[in-house]
Amino acid sequence: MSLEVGVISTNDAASSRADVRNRLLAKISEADWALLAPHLEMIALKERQVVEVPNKPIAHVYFVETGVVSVVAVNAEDHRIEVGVIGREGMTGTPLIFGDDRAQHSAYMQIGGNGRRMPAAAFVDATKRSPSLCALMLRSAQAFMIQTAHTALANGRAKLEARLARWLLMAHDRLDSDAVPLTHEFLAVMLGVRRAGVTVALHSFERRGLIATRRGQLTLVNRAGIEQVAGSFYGIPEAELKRLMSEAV
Amino acid sequence: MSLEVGVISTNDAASSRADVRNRLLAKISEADWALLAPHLEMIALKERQVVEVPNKPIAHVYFVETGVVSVVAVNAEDHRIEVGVIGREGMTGTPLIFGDDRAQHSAYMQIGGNGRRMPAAAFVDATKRSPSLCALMLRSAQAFMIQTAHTALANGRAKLEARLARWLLMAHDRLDSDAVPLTHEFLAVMLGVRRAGVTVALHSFERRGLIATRRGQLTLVNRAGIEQVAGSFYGIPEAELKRLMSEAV
DNA sequence: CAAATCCCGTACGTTTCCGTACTGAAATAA
DNA sequence: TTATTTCAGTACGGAAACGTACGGGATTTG
Repeated sequence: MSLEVGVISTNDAASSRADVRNRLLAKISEADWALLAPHLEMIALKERQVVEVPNKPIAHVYFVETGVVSVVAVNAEDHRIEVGVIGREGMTGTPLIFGDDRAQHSAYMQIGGNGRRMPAAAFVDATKRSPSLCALMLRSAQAFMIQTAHTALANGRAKLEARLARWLLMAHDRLDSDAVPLTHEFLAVMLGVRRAGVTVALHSFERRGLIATRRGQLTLVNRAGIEQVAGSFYGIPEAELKRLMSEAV
Repeated sequence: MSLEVGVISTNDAASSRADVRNRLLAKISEADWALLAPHLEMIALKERQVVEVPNKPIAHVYFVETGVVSVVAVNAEDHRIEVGVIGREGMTGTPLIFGDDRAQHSAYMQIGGNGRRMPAAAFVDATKRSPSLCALMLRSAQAFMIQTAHTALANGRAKLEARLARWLLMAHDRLDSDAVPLTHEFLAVMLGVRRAGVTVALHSFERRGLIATRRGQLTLVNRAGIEQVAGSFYGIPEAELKRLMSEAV
């Protein structure tokens, strides 16, 4: 049993910046890249792989390249709900940016993929050395905050179908294909609703020609139609992310 | 018509630190206080007074001393819901800490009071000069983030009564009295539910001896009982705030 | 290949909350 | 004081989603 399970390669000359698909890593300056690169390692991110555990120290920061992370808030009675997703546009470990060393929420790969990671301490050190790096990470954290706020809005005001559509769109934005490899059960957990409710809603989507389904997988067929179902519950965090990332130095 | 409506006094020798009731301002070092003090002014914060407007530049940072600010997310179809409250433990204008100049959400005084404010530019300047000040503000922002995440959880999983109880507790934490001067209508807007639903729920609380009600006001009578109704949907953000503020330098 | 498991479709009674709306009482304005 | 507005109490049918559960087909495991 190796601690290095999943590590594809450590970062060396062979792994050039041209290969970087994470948007944050792609955006930073050469100088900031030089600060991070020695600590980065490519890593496979298998579905259900745990990335952060509530109230536990954060070991690594993950820059997702493919796949989707679910960030799930949990309370004492084990009620849980997804408060945000992270894909190649972002990173895990935002509490580190705020000077905290612990995770508040549960975080795990909802859709498998791969990415790069680095030890938390090295990340914190780098942000302290480079104000420009720190600034970018703060913007990324803010984008995630906005996403969480709109999740709160959707949870409180949107119907199941709209929330489900919103989730599919957010996943689709972060995937390279139209296929979303997930069971109804996991969609239900994320949305905090019954599995059966998801099944019925997806069925309705399928009848309307919005998606196609297979066991353990669904495929977006008519994205515009899904956007219509989500209505205005989808879009603002995405627009804000774009703005924040384009404005950034 | 004066722009200075509401200003009680500018900060001068007469307004010493001993008078500061905002917990953030109370916590900062003498050096950081010296950085902020020249720009701070005491200000009355009347109920419904608007503090931030979505997509508009943030003019001032408000350090609340008494009263409660509601931060409300709004989307294109004008669906809205409260994503967090701010009282004497915090400040408005968190986007500034992240390097943004605009507000994402609507923010206004839900319960009137007073506080201190300073121009956004002066605040940003101060955080750039003082790493310790910046660090504290980041922790404050993180505490607010945690609150928003748990609002998302409550919105998705808790029943109306539990959410209402949670809100009353959060307000109570930020007030000096047991009286909460609010109409059912406003509680309903914040929770994103019907006004009539709030009326019925409050009625039930009253019958159980948890609160007393008057037109436009309710009074907490049995806080422990209300905590029981809120269950585990209340508490985590409060504990995390405490931890973050006690750990801070 | 058989057995066990996982996943999905479906169903039904029940709870929660909505949309709407009418009323009277309390507070405020004229 | 009177008129107006605001606020709270209540009601009713209906929609949405719940908890629960059963069965059958797909997939994985032994």
